[in-house]
Amino acid sequence: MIDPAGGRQNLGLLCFYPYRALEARLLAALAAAGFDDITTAQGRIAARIAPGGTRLTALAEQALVTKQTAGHLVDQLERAGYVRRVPDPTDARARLVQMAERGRQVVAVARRVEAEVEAEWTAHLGEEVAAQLRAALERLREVTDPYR
Amino acid sequence: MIDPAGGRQNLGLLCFYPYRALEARLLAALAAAGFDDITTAQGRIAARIAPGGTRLTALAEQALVTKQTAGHLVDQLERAGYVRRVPDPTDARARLVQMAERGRQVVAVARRVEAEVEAEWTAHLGEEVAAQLRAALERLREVTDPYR
DNA sequence: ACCATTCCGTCAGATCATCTGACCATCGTC
DNA sequence: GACGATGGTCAGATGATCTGACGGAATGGT
Repeated sequence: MIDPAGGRQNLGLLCFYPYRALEARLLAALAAAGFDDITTAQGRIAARIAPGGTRLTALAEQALVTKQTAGHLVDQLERAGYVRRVPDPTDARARLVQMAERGRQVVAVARRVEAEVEAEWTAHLGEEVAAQLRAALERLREVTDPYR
Repeated sequence: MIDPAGGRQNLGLLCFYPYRALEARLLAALAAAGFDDITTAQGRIAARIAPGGTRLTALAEQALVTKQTAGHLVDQLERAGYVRRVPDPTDARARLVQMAERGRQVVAVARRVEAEVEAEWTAHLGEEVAAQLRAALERLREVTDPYR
């Protein structure tokens, strides 16, 4: 976070640039495709919905926000028709957040853009370095992502 | 942003985990050191203050927020004694945001934590892979950071 | 020199994101 | 069946961010 201009930038900040670039690209592409009412916060929650649906609490944990915040964002996503809540058959307290049709359309666009961006990055780095980068990041995730 | 659980995660999202982990560590360490009134948004602005001071507009550009937002955050940092604004001798319209004494103390703590975290990551990955990771991220920055 | 244009920063107001604290219903266990 | 843990919501507060409008200062062309 704190790292003024100086030769060697810290690894964490270096990781931030690609992420931010991807997020900006995604948001722009989605807006261009007519999904112009999505915010980054909503996206970060939506990105964690598993195929069969995911509990609100699980979404909150993975996104590192409180369940209130997650609930708030899911409310918006639901009102906009991207997701729906269905009762969890295994637990009457819980509900599963699932992608609705409109949500699935968004995912399709997002996937395409992600592949596009990744192809650009690979072109810039070269196949080998890109593969090394992916491998290193995957290993780093073991110690930086508490919700694997 | 959109990338539900599935084998291969996209590179951008993989980049996010280390960044988030670092930011959390920094915030916790600063709070423990008595700087418990700093927010991540303030940190992201403060991180871009160059040694001699930086203009508000430049801070806003680099952090990818509007100058209004940057101004708001600098207001808070100034009120809390972390930074100060001085006239820019080369342009009467502009002012330079500089680190104040309290800000420099924060930077010192932050630097220490960053080094600590980076050492942990390097221990997990091994020297060679860590070096590859850094090199790849630095090259990736060429195409993902508009304000180098 | 003068004017138009551009740039730096602020003010005002709105909206979105996020948190803490309190609360209820249900689950699982002893 | 009573009790602590878990899933989720309600209410209220604060923080971060945006758009739009503006005033003062620099800059470049005529």
